[in-house]
Amino acid sequence: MKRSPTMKDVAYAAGVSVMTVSRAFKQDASVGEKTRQMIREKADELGYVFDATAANLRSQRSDFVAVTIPSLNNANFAATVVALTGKLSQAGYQVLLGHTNYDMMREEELIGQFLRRRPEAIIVTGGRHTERARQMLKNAGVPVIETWDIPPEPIGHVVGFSNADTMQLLVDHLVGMGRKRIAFMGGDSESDTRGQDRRDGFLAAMSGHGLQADRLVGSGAPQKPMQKGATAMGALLDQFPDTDAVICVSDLVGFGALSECQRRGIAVPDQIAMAGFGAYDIAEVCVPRLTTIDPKPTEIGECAAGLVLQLLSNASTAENKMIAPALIPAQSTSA
Amino acid sequence: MKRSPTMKDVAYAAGVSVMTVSRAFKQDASVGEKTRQMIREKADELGYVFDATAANLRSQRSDFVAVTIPSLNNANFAATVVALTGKLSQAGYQVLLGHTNYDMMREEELIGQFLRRRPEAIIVTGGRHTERARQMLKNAGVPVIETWDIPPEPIGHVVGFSNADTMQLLVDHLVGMGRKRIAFMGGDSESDTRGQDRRDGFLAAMSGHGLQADRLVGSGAPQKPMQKGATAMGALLDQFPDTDAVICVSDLVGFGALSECQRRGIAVPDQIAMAGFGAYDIAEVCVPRLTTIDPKPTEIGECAAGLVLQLLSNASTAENKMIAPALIPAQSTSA
DNA sequence: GGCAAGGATGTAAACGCTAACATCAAAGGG
DNA sequence: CCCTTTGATGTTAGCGTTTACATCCTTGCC
Repeated sequence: MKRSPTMKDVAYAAGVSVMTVSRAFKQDASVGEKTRQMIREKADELGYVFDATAANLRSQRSDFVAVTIPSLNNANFAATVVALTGKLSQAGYQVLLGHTNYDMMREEELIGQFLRRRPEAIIVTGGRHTERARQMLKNAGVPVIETWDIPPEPIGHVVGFSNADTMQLLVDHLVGMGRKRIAFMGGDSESDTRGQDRRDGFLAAMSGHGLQADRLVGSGAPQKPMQKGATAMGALLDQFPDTDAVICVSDLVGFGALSECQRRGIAVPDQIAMAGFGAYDIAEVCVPRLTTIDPKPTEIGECAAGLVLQLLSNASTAENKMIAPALIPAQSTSA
Repeated sequence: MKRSPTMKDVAYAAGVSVMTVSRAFKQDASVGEKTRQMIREKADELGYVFDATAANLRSQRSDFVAVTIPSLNNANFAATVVALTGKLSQAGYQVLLGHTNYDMMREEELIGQFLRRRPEAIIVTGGRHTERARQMLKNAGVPVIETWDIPPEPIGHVVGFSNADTMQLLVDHLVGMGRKRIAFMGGDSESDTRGQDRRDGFLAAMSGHGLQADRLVGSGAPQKPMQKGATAMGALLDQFPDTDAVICVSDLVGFGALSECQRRGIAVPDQIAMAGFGAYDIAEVCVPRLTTIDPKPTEIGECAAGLVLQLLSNASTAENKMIAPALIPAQSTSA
């Protein structure tokens, strides 16, 4: 396998200096238009491929933005990443994406590996990290953005919302529909901190209405949420048969619960109202349609990308962005 | 913002040469255990972070493996990527992931950008690419693996299965259950080549059984498949009311179709049998459970990673891996 | 005790590119 | 007509690491 050609080879073939070749491959450089064309042609002939590694080393700019999310297979995180990638790649950055599988140790490891690539900014999901991870992020010397949460002690910038406060919307809605014996499903997994926050918010909102909030049922780790939701619904019905509403930690768990109701012949919403979280596609399609909260994942991604670009352009400071999730009421909680 | 410390700084602080520091950060290098400890300590004190860019340039090894998938938000591609990432990161490689949004032009662009990072292997999804993309992959000088398909003209190695042939399993199953007026939903989108292959396979399988296969209904581009499935089911029922079975291009489309049946009071499977593709979680949870095909996405990822590691270790050639998808029969096609 | 073998460390150069500065020709202004 | 300005190109050095080789000090063996 022959060594791939370098700028030197292109320069020789084009009869110019290496520097001119370098300029021919930049956007704004001052090169004669004719020369540039000619160099590009020669480069194509030789099969030259620009070496970003060498360029990065010399210019001390990697054009990388590191992003970590808990799970690849999640429509919400995916939407955030899609928005991020779109906006950042337009600005010439490349996203270095990694998934932690909801594991803070894996996140720490991933951040360590990413830092070796000298990213120009780091976007992480959530506000809870290992102590070492926090240190690494703090010392990274580049903008750090925590998303999807309002961390108690932000490391750098934040684009997110309070998962806890948002539950107020759902509880208010259900109480407004006359429901009182409301259960919460999920939020028991150590690894899903957003789920925990939602459960905490549920407890607070219930207490605000003077309602008892002891109908809590776990749905386990965030993997296979639909299956877990179905199982959990069984447990809930066995334990608290007179429940008249269920708020689920996510739409996926909610759909599992919904299908278990269907299997058992329990009418939703007549007998039990059901609500989810996340505005996943399934909430819009299932029967009955699922009341949910839209956390605006695309907006999170766009705002985070905007913040990064702002912080990387003018060194001036930039504002955190608060996201305002919206209630989407549907059949599953009506009447 | 102060410049981040380099090996030189660590070397000075530790009273050794840069080379010794370099060796202290490698696994197998010959450094005194005491010296290594000491250097590591000094490095931590200084907040030294290894610079992979410089290392890559000098050693001409990037430790990157580039991977492109059509969509981030797809449980099957995600599972493949998770398997890939797991196996490759254990071997010390970092995955450079990009999504094409089912757009071959975007794929071409992405491959071009990835190549600048000098990945040591490239794994793409599917066997259809733009001519320029094919050229880039061929000339990349590194292993290329096409997954999820059996390309008519493979560029390098292949880990996949025939989407067309796999449809035989579903058609045989439905015919075995006594269904004859079988429709196919989806496969009309230019951008979803696997969907097209599945529809072609459906036509071939039907013809093999001597059955008419004119009940075709499109479900459009692969975005929002559930919603599209619901709409398409409406169209199908209007156009071919006497249909007794539907094979959907994916479980997600299938679930949309299923929910539309539920809305319209059409009994599945009594009146119409329904089958999907992909073995998504939802197929296992919905009511009735959806008959589907398991394309073994994790196996695809593991085999692809295995192939990459094999090709990168000993320069010997390695075998393509054929995946054998499996039928998972369920209620939606029984009786 | 001498000498080979091997482990630990050091020195110099290079990976492929770009920042910074220098050079040169053509153009423009008084 | 000379001097400044501008645009196009070249020269040099260096980004932070590792390769390749050299050196030195042990260690073990006859």
